[in-house]
Amino acid sequence: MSNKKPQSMHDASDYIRGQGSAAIGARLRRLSERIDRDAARVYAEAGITVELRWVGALKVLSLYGPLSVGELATSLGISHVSVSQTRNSLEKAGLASSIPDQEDARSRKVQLTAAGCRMIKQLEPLWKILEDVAAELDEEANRVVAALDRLDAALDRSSLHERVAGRLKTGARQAVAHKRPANAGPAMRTSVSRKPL
Amino acid sequence: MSNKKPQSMHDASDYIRGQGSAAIGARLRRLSERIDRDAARVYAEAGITVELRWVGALKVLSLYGPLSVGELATSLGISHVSVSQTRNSLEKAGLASSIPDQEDARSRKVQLTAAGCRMIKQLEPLWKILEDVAAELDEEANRVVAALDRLDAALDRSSLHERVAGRLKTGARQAVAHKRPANAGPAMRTSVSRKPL
DNA sequence: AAATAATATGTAGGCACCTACGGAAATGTC
DNA sequence: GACATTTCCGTAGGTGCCTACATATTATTT
Repeated sequence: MSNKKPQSMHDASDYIRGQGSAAIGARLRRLSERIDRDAARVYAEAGITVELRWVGALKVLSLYGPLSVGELATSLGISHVSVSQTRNSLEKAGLASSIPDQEDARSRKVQLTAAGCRMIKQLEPLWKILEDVAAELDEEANRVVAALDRLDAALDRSSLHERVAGRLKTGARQAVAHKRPANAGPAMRTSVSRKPL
Repeated sequence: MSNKKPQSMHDASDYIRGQGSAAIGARLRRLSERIDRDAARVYAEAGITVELRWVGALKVLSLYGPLSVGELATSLGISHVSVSQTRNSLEKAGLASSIPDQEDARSRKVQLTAAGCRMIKQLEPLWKILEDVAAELDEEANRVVAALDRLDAALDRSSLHERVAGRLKTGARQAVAHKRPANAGPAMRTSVSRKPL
């Protein structure tokens, strides 16, 4: 194994940070969690007890009224299982309730309770501020959201898995033959340093 | 509560997707998990048993040799607790071992085992392919990584929490006075639809 | 009408990260 | 040297998502 230990860990930090696109999965995750932490802190300091996963569900239910687990999952972009778990959590908190769907016995309609509606009233001013800040960040980052849209579209066209599979199918020899810059790094899920040394 | 139920859920899906910057936290998370799922699938189909969280650690250890938990945490941009958990997982798998640091009795140095080094040899061709694909995606998304860098820099300058706190400090009246477009949406952690209806 | 396939949602367990806390060792201050 | 503070890493518990599997209901096919 290579043992070219840097004289200080500053090089390791910079090196990993230099992975660029190779660490995109980890980059996305770190940012996501960074923002989540801050958002959670905002809610906590506002004295509002809210799980972050509630926010999307609360908003969609307040906009559209009772929805099934599947409908919530679709509009939130997560699995029905996650919605089911969120539903349970919301119900335990008294913010939502669910009733059987009269048109389909397999389905349950999730709806806000009065307490849920009151919490939303409480949250709305904070949401306005958060969304103002988000727009500010997007502008400072020179349209990061548009970039995310483009990445989503690229993955819609052809997933990471499909792209890799295509390369493997054309032969390992061809893949090896690709010339990479000397600073080529690890795979998608490599981490990127966020803590200065 | 508003009960303007769309005639079909197609509107709800599009509406949430239209949150733009307001749902950036959730956007980042969805993409992150989307890429992770694909990466995991790639490894699985290659017949390599690897937890995604191992990848960064494996690479850094192979590049720099034994590192302490704290050093790994810094270079991977995650907490020492996560590293500790990953270390345990790696050790259970026989890919890493840890020894006391002779210069600091509080510290443990994590190092690759022979089996760990062999696994890395196995992984390297796949990593090359994954990083080629990542570069392709970055190009198709017109420099999404640069955009993520810019967002990181913006948050480094002033965190989400700080920005919100600043607005709250200047007064709730001022915050309420902000004019928002009619399609103003929920806070950062709102979800975005990824599943077509 | 009966058989088969698809759909809706729940349960169980897992992944990858986190905060809070705690004990031991190292470092800093007086 | 004594004491205070900081650092290192582990434990415990939690968050928010997932896959695999299962059961009941509905839709489609035979």
